[in-house]
Amino acid sequence: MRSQNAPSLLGLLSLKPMSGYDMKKFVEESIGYFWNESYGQIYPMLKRLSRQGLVVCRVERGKGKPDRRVFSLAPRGRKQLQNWLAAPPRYAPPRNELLLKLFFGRLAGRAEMIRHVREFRQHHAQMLIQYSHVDKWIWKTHRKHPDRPYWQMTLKYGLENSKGMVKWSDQILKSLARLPNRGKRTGAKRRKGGVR
Amino acid sequence: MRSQNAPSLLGLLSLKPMSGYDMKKFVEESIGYFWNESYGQIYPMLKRLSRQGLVVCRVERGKGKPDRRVFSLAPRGRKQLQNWLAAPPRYAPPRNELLLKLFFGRLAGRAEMIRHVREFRQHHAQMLIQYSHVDKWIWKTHRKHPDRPYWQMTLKYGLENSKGMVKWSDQILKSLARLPNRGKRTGAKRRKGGVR
DNA sequence: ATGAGCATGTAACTGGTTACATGATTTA
DNA sequence: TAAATCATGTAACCAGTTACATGCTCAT
Repeated sequence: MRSQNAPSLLGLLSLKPMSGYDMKKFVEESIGYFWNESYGQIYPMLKRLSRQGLVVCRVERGKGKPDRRVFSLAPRGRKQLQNWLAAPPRYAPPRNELLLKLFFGRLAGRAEMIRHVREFRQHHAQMLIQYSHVDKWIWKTHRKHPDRPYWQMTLKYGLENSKGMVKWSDQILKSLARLPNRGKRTGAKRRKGGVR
Repeated sequence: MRSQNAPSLLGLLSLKPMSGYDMKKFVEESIGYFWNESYGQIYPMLKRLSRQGLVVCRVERGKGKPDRRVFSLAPRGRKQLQNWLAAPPRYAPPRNELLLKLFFGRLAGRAEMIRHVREFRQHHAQMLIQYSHVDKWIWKTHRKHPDRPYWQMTLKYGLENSKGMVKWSDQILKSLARLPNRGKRTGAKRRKGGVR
């Protein structure tokens, strides 16, 4: 299966029939913390999946609103999805800008790094709260849904991750506090009077 | 600063003069757990940075070996790098295939998910060991290097992260063990005799 | 009236990988 | 003698984002 994002669309349709528009929204508000999709890929891919007979499309005439092209999973699509699910997941090549900045951090100065890490910490602290909300919400609204346990596993991932990240941030902020502002100056000449 | 990967190259040159080839190796064996570069970007970008006067190039005639074009950071490059370091890091849009598979996991069956998570756990357990080795090695070989603390902060990130991931894996494997093999069957008709 | 939401779609762009070409030298 | 290492580089490809066009309805 070429073109990376096909499986995610099939996956979404395995939950319920959706339009491209629905998919985008669903992704954003439920698995947005580990996945994303843009229209630029959704629509062309849906067309393609249709051609290949992996999904089927039915048009809902919109009264007043634009028409909706609602797709659902065809048997062949379901099989394809199952195959993909069983195949080992690939690691995305990692690219973490925060860490890159931190790695060369001395050059910018400690204060800048503190700012970055603080922001990072804040983000994950925020996420922690959100995760717990979502978890509660899932229990409430999908207690008996057979997919519920799987959904919560992914949630726990986010939780455990953010927990670790907050912990890390706290360690780092402590380390940074103990550091001289720019280590020993390398090559950079000391200026006369100015404070910059 | 356009073209994403320019800063990383400048960063590398802030440590010491390098050839494109050196950079690739350095990245692989030291910051590979959070960054990567391919020749397809390094070489064109170096040419460009030269043109812009951010780096300077000196050719080392190789006896027997091919020539080396060794680049070093020009003052303007250093300034540019510092600016970049001080700017807030951007989040990469997240895309985690393991989680995507897990989210739709029921469809493939519990056994498959267990396999995936086991592999994931193993990977991070492995990383944990590696991180501690690297940490020791840094202490030994760069005890007094002014960048050392920053390097170790990024290492700690990897460590904390992998720790969390192992913990998560263990939780998840327990949850999965408690799950029925495919939840309630949805739509799939029970076949007569076969075991598949 | 202004903007947000519904809904579909595409063209242009960007960032990045892969695979290859070259060719000498060292190692197994 | 086969393969890995050193070293530079490019062309073709791929995945993915952004920005835009269209146009109706509903709430503010």
